[in-house]
Amino acid sequence: MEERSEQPFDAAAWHGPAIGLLDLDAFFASVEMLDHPDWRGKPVIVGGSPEERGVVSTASYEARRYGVHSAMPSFQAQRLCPQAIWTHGHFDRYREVSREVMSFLSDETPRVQQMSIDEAFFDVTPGRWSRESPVAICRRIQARVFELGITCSIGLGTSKTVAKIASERQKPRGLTVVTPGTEAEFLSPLPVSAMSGIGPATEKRLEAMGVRTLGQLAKQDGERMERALGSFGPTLVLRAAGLERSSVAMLSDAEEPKSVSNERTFPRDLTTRQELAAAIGHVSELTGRRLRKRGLRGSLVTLKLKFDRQHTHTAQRRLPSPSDDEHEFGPVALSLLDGLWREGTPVRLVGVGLSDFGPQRPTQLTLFASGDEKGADPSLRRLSSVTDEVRRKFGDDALGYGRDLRLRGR
DNA sequence: TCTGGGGTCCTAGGACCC
DNA sequence: TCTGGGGTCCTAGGACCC
Repeated sequence: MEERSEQPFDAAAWHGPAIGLLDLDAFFASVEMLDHPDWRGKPVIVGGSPEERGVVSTASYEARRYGVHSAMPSFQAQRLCPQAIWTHGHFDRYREVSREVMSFLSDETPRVQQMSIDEAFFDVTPGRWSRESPVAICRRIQARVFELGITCSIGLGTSKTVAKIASERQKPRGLTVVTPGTEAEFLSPLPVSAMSGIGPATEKRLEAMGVRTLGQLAKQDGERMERALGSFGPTLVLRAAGLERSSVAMLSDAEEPKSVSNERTFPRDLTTRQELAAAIGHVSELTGRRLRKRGLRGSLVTLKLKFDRQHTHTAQRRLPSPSDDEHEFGPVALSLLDGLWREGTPVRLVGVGLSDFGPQRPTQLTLFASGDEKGADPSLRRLSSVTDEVRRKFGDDALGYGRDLRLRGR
């Protein structure tokens, strides 16, 4: 079942779909070590600093030996591994390396479904695009990634669920193959939390029903699960049994985003209206920039405030017409403040998002606004694109509205 | 010193319409 | 005089993923 030996795998012996999941090992940290040769072999942590209430995004394997892991609060990571090298990360560079890796997958099959910057499913079912053994294809992909100076782990099986779980069995640089017919044997002893889609809340509910392993979940009655867990319940049962048949999407049908947002946690809580207004203005500007970069205009504005670990509230308001300009949607976000916040309550996080993009209109080049447009002052709209342009040329820190300077950390 | 930021999807209650 | 039930949309919150 789990392949560890070097036995070659004959394509003819593979029955059914062959789906792989590639996962780049400690991706952000690995790219940093590639770009900073003197960091190799040392504990490297990518994430927010302890002073700014950050968390660990990625820890190198050297740092993991000290107990540091993703999502750990940075102050805790620093205590466990004081000698670690810290960096906030270089996302453009990660995207560049990611694109290259994804191109290796596209060289093998047209069916590549990217799940995140460091993860993708790919379909290498024998006979569909090549007669080669799926295992040989996975080895070739791993070798090409290695040539870039980083490593990846791959899980291979007859379904996405199996491939995903398999990819996590041997890291880093693992290739875990679950051969057709051995799915149940592979899945059944694993805890339900091993399956993507089952988080802490669902795990607890299943536990209360006496369901702890995927083998037990696979035997559950679909209707009982639907009553207990909602519409997702029956799907979970199928997936736990290794019977899921969802296919890998084509590279071309990349989906349109449904929302665009920015949020910031501040080094210290905000308590005054003035501070909150400045924060909403700043975060709105970040969201506006991202919208314009992607050519999206949204109609629904969401303001999000986080008061403490447990308490987050959101409020929404619809714009008269879709917008990508913070001078239009920023004041609307600010207008939602009073519904969520009482003067004096400390706020640790402020977020502003836009959604409901609908069918995007072609970029209008006309000087005359059409009748239904009660947009912002045209001079403000021009200001937004001018500042975007300055940032493209001189970098993100070149400009800032005066009222935001106080909140711009570091 | 005390858990980030970017998303997606689902659910439940209320409003509204027929 | 009184009011069912289904569909749809909106809103807020929660679970989950990387």
